[in-house]
Formats: sequence, C-alpha cells, structure tokens
Amino acid sequence: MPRKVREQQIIDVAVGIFAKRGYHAASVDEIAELAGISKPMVYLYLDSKEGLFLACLRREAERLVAAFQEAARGAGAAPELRLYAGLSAFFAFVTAHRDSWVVLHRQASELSEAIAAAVAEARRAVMAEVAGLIRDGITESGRGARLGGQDADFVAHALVGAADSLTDWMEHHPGQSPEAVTLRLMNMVWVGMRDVLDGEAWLPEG
Amino acid sequence: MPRKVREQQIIDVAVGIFAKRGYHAASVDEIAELAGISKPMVYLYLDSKEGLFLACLRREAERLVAAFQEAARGAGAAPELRLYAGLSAFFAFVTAHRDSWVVLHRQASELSEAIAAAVAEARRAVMAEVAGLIRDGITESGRGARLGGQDADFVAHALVGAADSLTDWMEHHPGQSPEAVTLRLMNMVWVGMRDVLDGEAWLPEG
Amino acid sequence: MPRKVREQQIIDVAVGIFAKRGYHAASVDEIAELAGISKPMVYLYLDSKEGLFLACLRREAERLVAAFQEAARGAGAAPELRLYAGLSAFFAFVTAHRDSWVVLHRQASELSEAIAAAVAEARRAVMAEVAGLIRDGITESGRGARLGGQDADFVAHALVGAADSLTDWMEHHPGQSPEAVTLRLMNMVWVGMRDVLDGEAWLPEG
Amino acid sequence: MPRKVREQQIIDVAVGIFAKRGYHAASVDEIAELAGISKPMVYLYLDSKEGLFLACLRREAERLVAAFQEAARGAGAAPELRLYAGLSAFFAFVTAHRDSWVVLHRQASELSEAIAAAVAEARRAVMAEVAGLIRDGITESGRGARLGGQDADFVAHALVGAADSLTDWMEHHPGQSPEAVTLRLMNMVWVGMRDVLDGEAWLPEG
DNA sequence: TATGAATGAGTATTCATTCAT
DNA sequence: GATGAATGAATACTCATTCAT
Repeated sequence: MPRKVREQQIIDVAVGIFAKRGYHAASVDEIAELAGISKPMVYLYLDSKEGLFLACLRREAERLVAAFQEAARGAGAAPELRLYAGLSAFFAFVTAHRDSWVVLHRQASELSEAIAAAVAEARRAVMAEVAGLIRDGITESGRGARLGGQDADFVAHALVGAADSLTDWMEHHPGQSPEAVTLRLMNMVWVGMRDVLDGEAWLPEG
Repeated sequence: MPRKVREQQIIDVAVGIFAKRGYHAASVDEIAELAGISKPMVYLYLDSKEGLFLACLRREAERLVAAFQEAARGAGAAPELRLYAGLSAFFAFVTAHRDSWVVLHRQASELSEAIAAAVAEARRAVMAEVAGLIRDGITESGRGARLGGQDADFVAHALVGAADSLTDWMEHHPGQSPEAVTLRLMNMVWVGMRDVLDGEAWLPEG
Repeated sequence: MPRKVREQQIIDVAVGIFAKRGYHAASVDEIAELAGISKPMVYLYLDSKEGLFLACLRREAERLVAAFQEAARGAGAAPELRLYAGLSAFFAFVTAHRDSWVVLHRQASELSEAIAAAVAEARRAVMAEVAGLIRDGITESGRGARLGGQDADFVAHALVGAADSLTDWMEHHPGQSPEAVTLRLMNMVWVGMRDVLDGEAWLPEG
Repeated sequence: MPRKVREQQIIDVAVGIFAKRGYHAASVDEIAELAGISKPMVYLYLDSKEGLFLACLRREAERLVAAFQEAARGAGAAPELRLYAGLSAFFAFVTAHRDSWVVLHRQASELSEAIAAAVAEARRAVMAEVAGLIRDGITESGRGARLGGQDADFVAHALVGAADSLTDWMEHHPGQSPEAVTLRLMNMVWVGMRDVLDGEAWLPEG
C-alpha cells in the first residue's frame, strides 16, 4: 500500500479520535489500532503524536478554507455574493464534517507552540479571506472613504466569531438549514455595516 | 489560616496555571507549590483535579456574568443602553482578566461530562442575559411583530460569538480601548438588526 | 469523659471497621469520625494505627479465651465435658461476635512483626487451653502410656483448625445451632482419639 | 522473550512477594524490579495489581488442587486410600511451596470482591474433592443409611480446617514428615468417623 | 516494510502522622 | 483535654516513544 494512502487513512482515523476524545485523552495506541496498523508505523509516517495532530489540523483547515474559497470564487464578481457563497459553504462544511470542525475549533489551547501556531495560521487564513471580501465590498460601494484597513478586519473578526458561535446554535436547532442561517447572518451584518457606513450611527445617548 | 481564604488562594493560582498550560498539562503539583501549600491540602479542599478546575470555572463564570449584569442593570431602562453597558463590561473584564477568559473559553473540550456541563451552563447564562436584552429591545421598538423567540437567540449567539472573537482581535490591536470596540460592535449589530426589522432585507440577488 | 471509657469506645468502633475493611483499607480518619472524636485523640490514646489494631486484637482475644475458659471451668471435673463446654462457648462466641472473629482470624498476614506476634500469642493461648484439656482427658482415661506431650498438641491443632473451618461452614448453614456443631465435632474427634488410643489403628493398607 | 514465559516469571516473583509482604504492602514496583522487567510490562500482561494477584491465586490454587487430585486418582479404588494419598500430597505440597500456601491461605480478607471470590472458589474446589471422597467412603462402607449429604460436607470442613491448622503445626515441628502427619490425621478423623457411623456416640453426659 | 516487546518519565491520589492553638 | 490545619512519603497506573527482529 503506497505511503500517501496509508498516511491519509491514519489521518482519517485520527481526526475522528481527536474529535471524540480531545488531544490529550486520545491515545496513539487507539489510533493505530483503529487504523489497522502498528504503532511504530504511525511514528514512521507522522513522526510523533504532535506531528499526527498537526497533519490532521492542516488537512482539515485546508479543506475548510478551500471550500470557502471555491464557493466564493464561483459566485461571480459582487463581493457580497462571494461572501454569501463563502459563508454558505462554511456552514455546509461544518454541518457535514463535525469532526473536522471540532478538531479545528476546540483544541486550540493547552497545546504546544507548534500546534497553537498552526491553529492561529488557519484562523488567520480564514480571516484574511473574509476581510478581503469585506474590504472589496466597502471599496466597491464607494463608502470606503472614512475607513482604514482595520475596519474590515474588525468586521471580519466579528463575522467569523458570529459564524463559529452560530455553528453551536445550529446544533441545537436542527430544523435550520445552513442556507437559512447564512442568509440571516448576512442580513444582520451586511445591512448593519452598510448603514453604518452610510452614517447611520448608534450612540449610547440613543 | 482559615479554610475559605486558603481555598480562594488556591483557586487564584489554579486559574493562572490552567490558563497558561491547559487542563491536562497543568499539574496539581505545580499548583500546590505555587500556592505555597502541600498537595494533600488541595485535595482536602477541592477534592480532585476536576473539582479544582470546576471551582475555577464556576468562580470565573460567576464573576464575568456578574460584571455583565451589574453594568446592564445600572444602565437605566433602555434595553439598547443596557446591552451596550453589558458588552462594555464584558470587554473590560476580559481585558483585565485574560486568565479567567482563557479558562472559560478555551477548555471546553476533551474534559469530563461535569466540566463540559459547567462550561455549557456558563455560556447559557450569558446567552440568556443577552438574548433577554435583545428581546426587550425588539419588543420596545415595536418591531417585534414578525419575530419569534428564536430570533433573539440567533442574534444573541451571533453577538456573543462576535464578542468572543473580538476579544482575540483586541489582543492584536492594543491601541483599541474596550469602549471603542463595544461601540463599534453595537453599531454593527444593533443598526443591522434594527434595519432588518424595518424590512430592509438583503437577498442573494442583491 | 474518663480516658478508659473513651479508649473502649474507640476500640469498639475500630473492631467494626477493621472487620469490615481489613487492616490496610481501614482508615484512621473513618474510625475517628465514627467514634465521634478527633484524630489526634486517637493517636494520644492508642499511639498509632498499629497500636490501635493491637488493642483490638488483644481485647477480642482475651474475650474469646475468657469465654472458653469460663465455660470449661464451670463444667465440672471431667476433661471431656470441659472441652465440650469450651468448644460450645467458642462457637457461641464467634456466632455472636462475628467482627471479633474476623479481626482475630483473618488479619494475621501482611502485618507487622508486633501484630503477627499478638495473633500468634492469641492462638497459642487457645491451643494451650485446648491441649491441656486433651492431655487431662488422655491421662485420666489411663490411655496415656503410649503418648508424649506432642500428641495432645497435635490433636489440639487439628481440633482448633477444624473449629475455625466449621465457623465458616456454620455461616452457610444457618439452621445449625452452635450446640449441634459442637456435639458433632466432639463426636468425631473424641471418639476417634479414644479409639486410636485404644489401639484401633488405621493404616494405608486398610 | 515470548509473552507466556514472561508472564510466568512475573507470577513466580509475585507469589514470593505477596507471600512475604501481603497484598497491600507488596508494591508492583518491587515485583517488577525483582522480575527484571519494567512496570508497564506487568500492567500490559496482568492488567492491574489485582489482576496480578488473581493470576497468582489461580495458578497456585490450580497446582494445589491438581496435586491433590493426581495423588488421589493414582491411589486405586478405595476411597480411604485416595483420601490418604490426597492429604499426603497436600502436606507435601504446602511443605514444598510455603509461598503458594501463604498466598492461598492468608490473603482472603480485606481484598476486593473478585479476589475474595477466587479464594472462595479455590477452597470450594478443595472441599468438594474431599467431601466426595468422604461420601464415597461412607457409601462404600455401607454405613451411609443414617447420613444426609450435609454430613460429608461437615466432615470435609473439619478435615480441611484441621489440615490447614496442622500446616502451621508442622512449621514448628520440623522433625515431623508430611507422611507422618497425614497418617495421624487420617487415624483421628477416619477412625472417629467410622466409629460414629457405627453408633458409638459421645454425649455430654458421658 | 512491519511489529511484538519493552521502558522512562510522569501524574493523580491517599494516608498515617504531627503541629499550633 | 481537644482540634483544625497541615504534610512527607508512597503507590497504582498511563503513555509517548523506541529497539530488536
């Protein structure tokens, strides 16, 4: 069996176990056994438990970002439609691949530098993508005059954080389709942003 | 030294260590040593590593929720001002107590039933608070006709997720005061929500 | 409360706990709590866990031996009747005081020199008593010519071992009264011994 | 080194340590070290301290029962000769393998359910064997009329208890060969039983 | 390539025992 | 006389990792 295939098989199993048990509670023993392979092979291919987890992280992050980008790029020129398509792909992905999501989202802390860095990098990639779309949207709408680059970043963080949190929300509202969630989120954020840019400010005084 | 005082000292230290190392990597040995106490005392007072972590979780969650509620309640009658005050208190709290935040936010997975339940409960309490304010705001504005209870929940999840994520953003933009962040988030969400309620919909077609 | 009384109270509780949990699994904490006293008091009165156990051992051994002796002495002059009465008292005692018996009989090993010595001493006292009666019986019957002192000891060991074992047997045959068991054991041993002394030998050849 | 061999080595060592120190005082560390193996191997092969002890218990019980049965079966048809041969083998075994005997005989209490069950089972097996021979002896002698099944059990308990106790006695009388002890015990019990069955009763009145 | 056998290092937890008051 | 507070020391158990084959 070719090396690359074996490696992917191991990663497949590992993602499941890491999602179910968490990084620490997962044991290399269990992963090897479920992958139908001996432990030394796992070490030969992936180097260490950390290497194995990193491989999982990278593959799943890549898949998630790819899903987002592909959808966004296939959605024509309008930035808001691209954002919409990307978000839609995101919700579809996390719905379909819970394990990937759990590994990406819930294991960030208490891990080594290397892992924390990989997680941060994955998140940064998503943020950049989203912020880019937002920036484009602002520019295109001709409303960008008053805004520096920081604003798109701010909105991107808010939006991605909202999306993360709504992923949990979806779990408790199974009737809601990913599409419906996407649409509602777009409405809330995009309209808000647009109006704010139009000068419709909210101030504590009301 | 009286028991209650010692207990708080231990929890103080433990929050720091758990935040720095994560639940699994943290060792009871280290916590005891840093607290200037012997390990058996830790076990006598907090029962187990899990009990210790739960105590940390509960105390910090209580403090965070209390900060939010106190601020919100002291801010008059208008729901939007109360929400604003609450968010403001939230950002101030997580800025001032990074460790508390890390313990609350980043340790949810791979832990025992009991711990997961405590984390979920803490998050639920925050959500309920926020959703209540949003619901009040909708009702008071007279725009509630078209909305069921689920909508406030949806917005609350989006808002809380955005706030979580912006906490990370703040870390990389130290110039931004918690107040400024709060104001921008309010603008984005509140204005967006208000306008959506007013019928200003966004649809994929543009 | 006078010291002696307290001491006995502690020993009462300790016998129960040691019987229920065994020496090692029993914790001084539990004993102190059940005795309604603080741990340092237990140490003040009994010195150590081992001291406490020794005190239990000695008191219960004394009681058991006393029960046997008293019964034997109250039973007239005939050695066989005295033996019968003693055995009868023994079975009555272990039936009535299971905890004492368990502590005396089942904790002999894995303990310190001192404890092992105390157990051995208790057993030795019982053996001496029994062997004495047997020796008297042999002498009186005029059959002692062919026997040295070792024989009485041998029979005593066999008899006491049989009694120990029958204590377990009684537990699974609750219908059997201590008196009935005593009588059957006497018949088996006494008749056998008497006939053997009369020359009725058994040899492998049949 | 093949697994099965290692396992037996570990058990060999463990029997010695458990006999010397008792279950609780024995440490897995010490056993591993004496076996010239690392602790994780002990756990891999035997699962837990309890598992290790159970393995010792089962192996030694099996050996003892096997020694008894083999001797009894090789001794022809007469039940009394088979009993004699079995007892003889028993005394030879406990003389030759003191450690096995200590582990089997002195660790029954304060241990877990599982261990207590194993000990009880071992004793039950011995009892059944002995009781069977006694029952055969009674039947064959044509004296069984007046006896129910319980009597053989009663005699078996007495006999096994006597044998246990005489094992201790032998330790203090090194001059006595196992054969001599066996013969004396047979005489005492068998003759007594036979005569009792013949109607030669003993009653308290004399 | 593949693995059965092996381990060093570390962790949570418990308990008998003793001060300081 | 009495106790709440405190601890040193020990132990079962686990796991990532590697070697010999």
